[in-house]
Amino acid sequence: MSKNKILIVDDDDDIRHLLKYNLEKSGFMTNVAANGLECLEMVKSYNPDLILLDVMMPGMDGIEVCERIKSDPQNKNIFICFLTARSEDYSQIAGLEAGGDDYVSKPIKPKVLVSRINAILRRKSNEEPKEVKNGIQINYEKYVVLKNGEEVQLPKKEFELLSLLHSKPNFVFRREQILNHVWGTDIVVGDRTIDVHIRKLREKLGDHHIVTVKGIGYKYIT
Amino acid sequence: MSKNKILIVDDDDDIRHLLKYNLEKSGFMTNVAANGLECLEMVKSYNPDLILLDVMMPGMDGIEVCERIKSDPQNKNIFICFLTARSEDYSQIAGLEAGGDDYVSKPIKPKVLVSRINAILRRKSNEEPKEVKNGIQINYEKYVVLKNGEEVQLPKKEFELLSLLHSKPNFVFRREQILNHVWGTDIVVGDRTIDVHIRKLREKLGDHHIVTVKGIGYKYIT
DNA sequence: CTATTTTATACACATGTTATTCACAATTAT
DNA sequence: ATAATTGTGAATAACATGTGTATAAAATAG
Repeated sequence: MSKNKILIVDDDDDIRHLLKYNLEKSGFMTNVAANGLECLEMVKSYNPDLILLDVMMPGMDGIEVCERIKSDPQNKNIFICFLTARSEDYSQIAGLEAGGDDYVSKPIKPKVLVSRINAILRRKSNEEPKEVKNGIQINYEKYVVLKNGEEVQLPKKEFELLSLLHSKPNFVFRREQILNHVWGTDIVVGDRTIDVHIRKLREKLGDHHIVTVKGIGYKYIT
Repeated sequence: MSKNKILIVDDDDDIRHLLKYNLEKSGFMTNVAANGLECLEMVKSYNPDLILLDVMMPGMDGIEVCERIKSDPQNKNIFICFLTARSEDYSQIAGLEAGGDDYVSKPIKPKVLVSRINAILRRKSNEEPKEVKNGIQINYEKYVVLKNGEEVQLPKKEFELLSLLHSKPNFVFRREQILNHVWGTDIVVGDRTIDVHIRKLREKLGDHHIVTVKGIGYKYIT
């Protein structure tokens, strides 16, 4: 997980700025394009990891832009996430989505977008190196965890918590960071909540995967 | 599912524009021709996936255009969908239809047309890999589901819901995605609607095919 | 066109699961 | 030892999904 460059493509100035602001605040590198052509150029020059692509744009629409990008095998590991308005027809996107991409509906809630992006990038990083970290493998599409090849269904919060720790093995996440990522910044939960979820994970996966770092937080070890 | 280029052939300006407008809004790439000859040229230069072909045209009529196109084996996987007026004679079309194509009657309702086109294209993409997933096979032509070889008739919504889940086995579809794909974006249905349809499917196909992922959605498992 | 049947949706409530809290026990650092 | 921090068991709240039944809407038959 080295860079995570995101290209934002939308004809609406406000949306571009809104997204750029929020994504950069969340630690992503971004760049913008206002239409399909600019997008295609940017793909070459900027080489993004993920493109947020408005479907409805004057000139070339998002679907077509996507097709053009995907038609070049060089771009096969650029992920495309469509931005769609409520009223649009999903039939086309459905097919593309089956190819591994995703979409978010407008109006865009920055929080939802960021977590969706994280999910996509995690999925991506999970794709190439089918590396198993210490007997635990996470499958984001199936939404299951593989423990020595055996599928374990985890509830949402536990899954997200494990995803976070697992995404950066041996890195100590501070409790505050965990709260922000899994619960969000404005939600207030009690002091013991994280611990309880950690306990559940340990019960289901075994004690030796997650290590407590007293005074700081937790880490997933390999 | 890479392109989905549609060629619209009709001598009536208004109809051409109406169709072009609606199909592009639905995310298809389109091109138009005003008569049989133009159509034949377009087939070569534009190489459409599907042709919407008016039957009644001055000069060469749709039937003849169709025959000429089909006589070239290169065009064997171009689908042709006739546009027919109520009063026309269906006997000739009927014969062609048996060859794999379809027709819609005028006056054309854009929604009906789009869904018909999607069905045709799905049929097309489904033609080659007649794969059976976990004892359940979907036949889009007959609009029927085969459960261990036995035909099960599903109502429309159930069929579409199953199609979606079945299209990507083991992939968890979020409730939001299911709603968008099966119901469309502008339709508002109650919270329990998806569940009820899932229940029906489970009743008819058995419990073990569709798995609930709490807090996220559903997946079809193999 | 109307009646009848089928399909789709709504809704209230049952059920089961997940998330959270809390009091207190255990652990660790200083 | 003592204070700070984390682990634990059990209770409960919050929530999501399943289910029975009613009703609406659509399709089909007469």
